Amino acid sequence: MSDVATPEHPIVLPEKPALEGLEAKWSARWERDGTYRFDRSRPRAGVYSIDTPPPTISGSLHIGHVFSYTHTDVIARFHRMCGQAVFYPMGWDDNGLPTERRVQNYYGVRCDPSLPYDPNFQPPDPSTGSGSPRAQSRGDKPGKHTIAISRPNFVELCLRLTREDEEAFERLWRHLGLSVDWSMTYATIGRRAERVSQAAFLRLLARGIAYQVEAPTLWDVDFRTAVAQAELEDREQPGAFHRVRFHSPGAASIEIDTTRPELIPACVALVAHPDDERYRLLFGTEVATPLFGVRVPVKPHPLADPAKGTGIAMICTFGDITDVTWWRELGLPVRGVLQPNGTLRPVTWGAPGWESQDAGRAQQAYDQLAGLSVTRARARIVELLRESGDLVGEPRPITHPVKFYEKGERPLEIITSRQWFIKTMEYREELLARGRELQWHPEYMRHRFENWVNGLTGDWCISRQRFFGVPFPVWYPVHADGTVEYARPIVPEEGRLPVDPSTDVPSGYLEDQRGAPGGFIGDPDIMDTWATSSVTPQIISGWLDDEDLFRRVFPMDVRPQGHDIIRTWLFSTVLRSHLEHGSLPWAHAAISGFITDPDRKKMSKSRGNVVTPMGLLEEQGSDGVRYWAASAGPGADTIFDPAQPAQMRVGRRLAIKILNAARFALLPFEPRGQEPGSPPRTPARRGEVVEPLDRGMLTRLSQLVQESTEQFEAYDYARVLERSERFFWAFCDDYLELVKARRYGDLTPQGAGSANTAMLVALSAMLRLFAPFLPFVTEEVWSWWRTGSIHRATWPTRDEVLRPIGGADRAAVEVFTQTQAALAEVRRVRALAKKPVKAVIARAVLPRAFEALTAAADDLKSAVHIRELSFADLTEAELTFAEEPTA
RNA sequence: GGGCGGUUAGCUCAGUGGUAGAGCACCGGCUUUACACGCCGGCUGUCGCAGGUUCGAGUCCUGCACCGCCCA
Repeated sequence: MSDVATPEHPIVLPEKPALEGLEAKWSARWERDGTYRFDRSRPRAGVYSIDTPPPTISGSLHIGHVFSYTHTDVIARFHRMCGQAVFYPMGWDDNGLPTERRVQNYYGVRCDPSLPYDPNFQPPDPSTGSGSPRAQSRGDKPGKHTIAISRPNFVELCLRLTREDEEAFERLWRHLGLSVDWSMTYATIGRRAERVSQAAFLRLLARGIAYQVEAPTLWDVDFRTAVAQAELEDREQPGAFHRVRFHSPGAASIEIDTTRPELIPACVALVAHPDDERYRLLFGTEVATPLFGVRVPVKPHPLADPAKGTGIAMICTFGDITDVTWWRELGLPVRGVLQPNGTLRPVTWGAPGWESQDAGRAQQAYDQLAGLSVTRARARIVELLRESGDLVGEPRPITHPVKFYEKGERPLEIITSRQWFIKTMEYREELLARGRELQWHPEYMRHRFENWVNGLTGDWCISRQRFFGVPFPVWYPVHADGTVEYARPIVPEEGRLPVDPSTDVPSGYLEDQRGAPGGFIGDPDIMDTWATSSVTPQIISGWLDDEDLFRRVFPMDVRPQGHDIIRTWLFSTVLRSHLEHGSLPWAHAAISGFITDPDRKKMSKSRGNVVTPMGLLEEQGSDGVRYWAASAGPGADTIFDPAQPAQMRVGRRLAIKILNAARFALLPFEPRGQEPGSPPRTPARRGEVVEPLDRGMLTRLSQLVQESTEQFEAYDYARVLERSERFFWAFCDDYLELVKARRYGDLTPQGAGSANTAMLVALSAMLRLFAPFLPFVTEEVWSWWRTGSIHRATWPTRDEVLRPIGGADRAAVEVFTQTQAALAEVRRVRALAKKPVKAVIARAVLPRAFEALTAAADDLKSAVHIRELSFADLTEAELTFAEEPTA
């Protein structure tokens, strides 16, 4: 008999088991017992470490969170049961713009990094002034009545506001049953995250991999910050082609098509394809821009598309990314007109860099544009071009894709500014190799990574002109004449980190030298949120500060995440680990799909189709919702349809079934009844598993266990659940019905002992198969007859299930299969004959195909009340019903 | 325009070259002593379309259509 199937204490069964209350009962017990504490004494080989995605804390909780975090937890629980010490921390992503905007609106403050920290600062009452709901709906632009505060004060407010969000998430996660070690939590703007982000940055700076440069950068004019390629999205926008005439001294005028006529003053060249016969003779000559009379060269470049417009285009600094490419490759000058706020800056025509054939006319035209937004300037310049006769025909409306910051409302501009970058372009091949080294689940998600890496157009811009985030830990010397020496940043020692250069002082300087000639000035920028998120493995693994922990958990085993952030989070994390450690950050990437509404649209706050999960969890039970989530395999998007609650109830039914089937299996088999008020029941009598039906069932179960283990190891948890459920349901409806009479002792004592042992062996193994998916109900049932948590029990093995029968019994499997099939056949014929379940069958003749069931004939006869059973050459069963109506 | 995934019962989805499956929904039956939050049975198919490979294709190959996602 197997020790994993022996009751370890007197069995205590509830009269009417129920799911209600299991979440509260067991999550409290797990916390008390430290069931999910990480055992950091284990060597790396005995550890399974998870780089948990920190949920965006200022976003809304929704059913999609429950979905993907369940996948991770299921995997974690499997590995824990396999005996590994599971390193499963939880983080909160409070870094970045969403939090920043909320704090600005909620408290009516704005950040001014030049201000000193005020330790006595009290935020304004959120219920008054610009903290009112009306102000909150106004968006990001700081209002007139906001209070300016220092960056550290601002960060304090951010942390204060996110604390309650963290608590809501933690309550949800505990209720859902995530087996997180809650003693290990972190926030992406906590001290630890800042320290690691800054140290990792300084190391890249020292190696020349992080650098700063004054360069054209994608720029959001509302947020007034640089953004990275990964944060772009294309949106179809209405626009118009304007045909504009440039003037050529000798030849006829040249016509170009442009969607951005307001950038004509920023034009630095015209460009056509080198093979384009129409413009070949013009290459090397100069033409004059309309209105402004600036002489610009005509250049050849293969990126010019002869089929687009007139085949010749103007290059401006800068209208789009192609302009940047042309500007760089053709060595053109900069003539920038856009300011960070999206308006045209003042220009003195005739000054160096702004030479014109007619400076007075240029100035007169430009003065009507200066200070206008891009949109208004465009409208105005169209009028000017029309008046001057340089507009050919009328603008032709089109719809075209325009680049936006994913959180932005106006098209991105390209503005030259000083920004920090991390080199990526020169590591493209190495990153592709890392992508091949990483084990993806599902495998095809690798293509997303490769597409992205192959499509990179520049290094990663990591500086943002925002406030809530990790500051760049650098200062710059200020010369005696007041100019700033950006090329020689002053860096702190690693031991000092984290620092905030807006309040901390570099070594060798005093605070009163801040901003003074001969003194220093802090870098005002913060890091891109992904610059911190990309080092979550280092943050949680103790890098720099706990080398012992780091050796035990890094490189980590798995990164679970959604496929929508492969290009951002996964990519940047691979990059940082490659640069810092020369390794992958983790061996596996487990990619979850996302939740869609019934129209297959991605669930998101902006679409308004978000469903909050707590009510659903309470209604269906956490196990039921987890079942639904775990039914979707890696990468599979899943529809959530509130109008179809029945689809959610499947898991709940399974959980209830487990309660009841377990109760049946654990009921004493002799005597049948039990007097009320009697002492606790003693363990059921056990016997050797000799009956072929029992032996066949256990052999089949052993196969299931073996397959499940392999599938789990391949991250195919959904299949484990599906197969286990199918087996379990057949176990209940067929096997338990077949052995019911025998296990109650209606046949022989040996038969009863055989059935009871087999049932407990099966129950033990099946509970453990289900434990990763349905942690609450399995723990509840486990507690009826076993000590300790099922989540610390060992994962079932094939050998363990086979031990009570001395090895696989293939002949018995045939008996089991045929008995099941015969049971179905008898039930079918009986139902078609409209006979009740209790009807006594005086004589049953079955097709010879079922003859293998003879070894279990008594079980079949007792289950469907057959008196006399025989076989003949038939295609279907022939049943003769007895006179008496019921058994 | 490129890449990836999908298209199987009314719905949601499994399906590993060998007789098309499950759950839900629907219809009929059953107080059955683990479970009526249950049980038994039934109905439901041009496996997107067209070719090809094969003794045999939902499955492998080619092309196409449509849906979704990612990128340009």
